[in-house]
Amino acid sequence: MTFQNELINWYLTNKRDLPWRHTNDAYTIWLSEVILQQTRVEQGLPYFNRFLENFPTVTDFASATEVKVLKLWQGLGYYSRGRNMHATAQIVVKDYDGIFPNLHDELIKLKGIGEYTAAAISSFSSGEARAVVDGNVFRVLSRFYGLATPINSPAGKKEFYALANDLLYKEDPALYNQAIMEFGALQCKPKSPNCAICPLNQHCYAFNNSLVNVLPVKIRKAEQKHRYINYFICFEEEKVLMRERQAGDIWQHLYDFPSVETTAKYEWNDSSFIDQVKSVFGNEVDFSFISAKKHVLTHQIIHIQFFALKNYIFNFNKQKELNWVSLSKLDELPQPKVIHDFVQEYFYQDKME
DNA sequence: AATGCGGGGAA
DNA sequence: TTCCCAGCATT
Repeated sequence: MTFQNELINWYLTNKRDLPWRHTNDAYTIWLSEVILQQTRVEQGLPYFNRFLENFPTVTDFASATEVKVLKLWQGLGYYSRGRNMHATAQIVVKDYDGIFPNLHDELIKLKGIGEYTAAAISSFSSGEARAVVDGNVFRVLSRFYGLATPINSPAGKKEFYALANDLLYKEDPALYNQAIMEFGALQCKPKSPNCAICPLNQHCYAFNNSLVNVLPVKIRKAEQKHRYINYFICFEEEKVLMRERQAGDIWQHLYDFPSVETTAKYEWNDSSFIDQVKSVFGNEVDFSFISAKKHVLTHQIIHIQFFALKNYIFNFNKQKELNWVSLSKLDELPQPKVIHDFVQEYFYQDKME
């Protein structure tokens, strides 16, 4: 039996029942595919249902506010995906009469849709013969064919795309694309796959050469940077001073608190730290330590300290990103997970008990 | 070509 | 706790 037929047979027996597999509507598939970029099915599923419920059509999505979109996205990470979806929804309404494109060459022009997503949406919604190449496909092909070219190098990308398109089952591209990705997700897993029960093990290069734990090869990523962010909580008359994060850094357009970033970790009573805080909030400033948290992103390790702040001076005219927010409205704002966790614990826990 | 961008599950 | 995962946009 061919590689393709083995995969499809395996898929028909082992596939998960997922909602976006019951439709060929390009809008619905776009929702699922963007949500699932860098995201596990189990984590993305509730978000997919929530988005479809709130925005049944692309027109509904386009007319929403960005705050609402980001609020629905809260906790899913990589927030530019949500912002790009919003922009794309508005372009589809404006330039495509609200009909979501279902062909690769149109899809690839839209924000947040790259080679993988354009191939996925076009093959699933229109049956176009485009091979998907995601992390699962890289892994399956690398192991089965014994390809050691780094998958995150330009040469690797070219090589794997060429092979994937050669292998594409032209009679049913959608079925084959689903099959190879599901196979990678469930059977040919990144860590300790159960190769003994794999229907492809007989001809699998990695299995036969004990390279399952070596392939696929990836170029090592850069070291993570350490950052030290000190947040200052201003709470007056049931209102909290929130900051909308700006372009050029993490968590763009999400909300956190006024902060002072330092180049090293300081205790609250370190004189150098006190001087830095005074230079920002004035010499009469009074602050007290609340808690500390380490938050790890892919490229950054953020050492966070929270302080309660009194007797501070702000130049609100120069800092438009600062806003007083009623405690009752606070949860309507999109917040990074670490901030949302703090808010729940610090402001809401007592009231919930 | 290299870097930035979250959060969660497995080891 | 540490390690691993990986599509798209920007520079």
